[in-house]
Amino acid sequence: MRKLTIKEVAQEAGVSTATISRVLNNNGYVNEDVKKRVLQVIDELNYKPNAIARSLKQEKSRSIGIVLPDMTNPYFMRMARSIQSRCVAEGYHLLFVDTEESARKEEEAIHFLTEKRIESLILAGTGENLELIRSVSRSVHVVLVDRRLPALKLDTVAEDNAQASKTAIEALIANGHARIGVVKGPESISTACERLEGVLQGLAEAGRTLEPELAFGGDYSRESGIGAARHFMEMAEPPTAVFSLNNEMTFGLYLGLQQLGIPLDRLEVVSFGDLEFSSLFRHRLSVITQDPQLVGEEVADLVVKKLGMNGGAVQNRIILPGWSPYRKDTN
Amino acid sequence: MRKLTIKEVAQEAGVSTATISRVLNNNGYVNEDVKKRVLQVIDELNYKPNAIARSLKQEKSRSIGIVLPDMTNPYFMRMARSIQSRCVAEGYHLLFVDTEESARKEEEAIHFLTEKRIESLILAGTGENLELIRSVSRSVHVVLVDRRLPALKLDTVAEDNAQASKTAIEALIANGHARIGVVKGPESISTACERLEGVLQGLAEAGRTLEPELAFGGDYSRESGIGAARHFMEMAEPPTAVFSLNNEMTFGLYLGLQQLGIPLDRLEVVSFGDLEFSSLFRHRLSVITQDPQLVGEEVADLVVKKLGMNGGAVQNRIILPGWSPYRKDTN
DNA sequence: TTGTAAGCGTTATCAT
DNA sequence: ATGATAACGCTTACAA
Repeated sequence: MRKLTIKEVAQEAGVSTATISRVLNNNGYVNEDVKKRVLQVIDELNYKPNAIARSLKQEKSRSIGIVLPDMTNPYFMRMARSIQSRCVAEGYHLLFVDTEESARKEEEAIHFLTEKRIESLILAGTGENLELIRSVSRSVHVVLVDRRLPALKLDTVAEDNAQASKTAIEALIANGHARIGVVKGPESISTACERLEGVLQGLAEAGRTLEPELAFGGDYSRESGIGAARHFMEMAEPPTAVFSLNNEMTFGLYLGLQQLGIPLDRLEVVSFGDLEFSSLFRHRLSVITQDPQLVGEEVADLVVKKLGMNGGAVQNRIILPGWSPYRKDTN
Repeated sequence: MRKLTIKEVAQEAGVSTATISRVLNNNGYVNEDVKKRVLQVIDELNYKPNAIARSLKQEKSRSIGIVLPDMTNPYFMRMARSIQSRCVAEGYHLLFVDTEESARKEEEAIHFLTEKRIESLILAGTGENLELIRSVSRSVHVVLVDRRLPALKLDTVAEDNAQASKTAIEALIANGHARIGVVKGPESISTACERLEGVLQGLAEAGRTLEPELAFGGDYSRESGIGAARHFMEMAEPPTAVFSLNNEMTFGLYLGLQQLGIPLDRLEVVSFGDLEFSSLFRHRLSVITQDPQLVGEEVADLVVKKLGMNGGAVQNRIILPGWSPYRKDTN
């Protein structure tokens, strides 16, 4: 079924296309009666303006790209939902791409979005594609979210990872743990680095260091959490506490313990990032809580503002994570 | 920074825009040397073709709309990821909208997507907007997913909800439960109806009926699961088993028990739809497992095929859910 | 093998 | 207050 165009509506209503356009966009002068008739014809014919043609003419896509590493992760999707709701209210729409932590997919995504002429790019990146991102940032407004790219001087909304991690380590030390395992993340991702930095600081201030065997190199995936469980629990002297640098790995850690037949409360655990189930079950699990909705609101705010003002100084917004220790009286 | 157009590239390369276009699209004849030079110029200038203009000219948006009720729900997002991956491979991209179960947002979304000239609409609907959807389906290929719209004769990929529910009830009956509570979903959503239907069948075949007080009217939200816990546990004679018709409500059910200070294994529970944590903790919880990835693949398959063939008979694909009973030896 | 030019469906400028 | 018409950036007959 061929789509109607403005021309046919004009013909049917007995006016010019210009008038239809004016009615559609509510601008310019147009007689009330004419307007009424035009609206009626539009309704009768069930005409829908072609947003593609409009975008081309106006040289405005009214679209915003958002590139995320994992769209099955509720953290990112809560963030995305809060961004989407604000952007839609402002007349923009989001083009989502899930990179599944792949630098190649990220690169493809950015090219694709550039061709779609996005007016703004929201990126929680893999840490790669630095040159590409720099180059893109010259023609479209880029906001980094969650993960920084310190090499790049771009608007950023992120959490204070180091501080929160330091607090977590201090708590574990205060609870008397001599051997604390750490499940690290990929070195290319800023949050992983900052979280590790916080760990090292916390240990240093207690006059300690991070023994290499107590630092497991994970990659933010569930599988690497399972690997960490195996690594730690097969040691001659396993740690008594573990700090997992993201929630997926925490989940994996517990899965790993279960596979090994080890009670889940054998370890005291701190997780950077909440798990859906943690409100239900707390096996000596404390959580650094994040606020994806707030992060999303800040991002949307930044985007909408910059889109309106057309530029401005680089902004850096920092969200403070929360701390939710397990309660010893429940499980 | 003004964006480059094909004209400037043509000028720089000393050829016509047509030639550039031919190089870009790899069609028509073009001299190897010329091609090489053009590609070099494109690279040097960092030219990116304008996808909006291309879409307008070709009268093809190469975009597919997908309307989901909850983009923070891993079930839908796993499905979405699997659809996206296939569609991107075929040169299409997805326009996501999250309706948050709101019929009004669904309506807005469909209008918006129509204006964007999507070539296909994938919809897990609220059950409302029937006329709108019928009307849209006359100009764009619609695939319903997860939730049917029996009034509409559209391609559908859904699960066999009734059968799976019946099996679940039979299992509970076999386990000796005399009083089985059911947490229902909204009547406007087909899955909720079909699941309830299965329950009634299962009971009927055992010569039983569903007592009104044992049927709690939920709305697929976590909150309504909490409400169900309260409702059931405050009864003079609470049920000994509960069948929750979706996963969010199951989660809420447990949260409710916890709030009431009732041990989570007081009830035997069956959940339609898995919970992230169920691989870790099983408090007498059996699960009807779904396969969002498979559902997504079927959807993508249908979409890609119909897009290629331009029509064809209405298809109905049914996915069989799995059954994962709790193991009595573990928790 | 390459170039010319029409046109995709709008909006916006300029007349009237 | 309304209408002609020239773009927007690309693709594609058709011509050369």
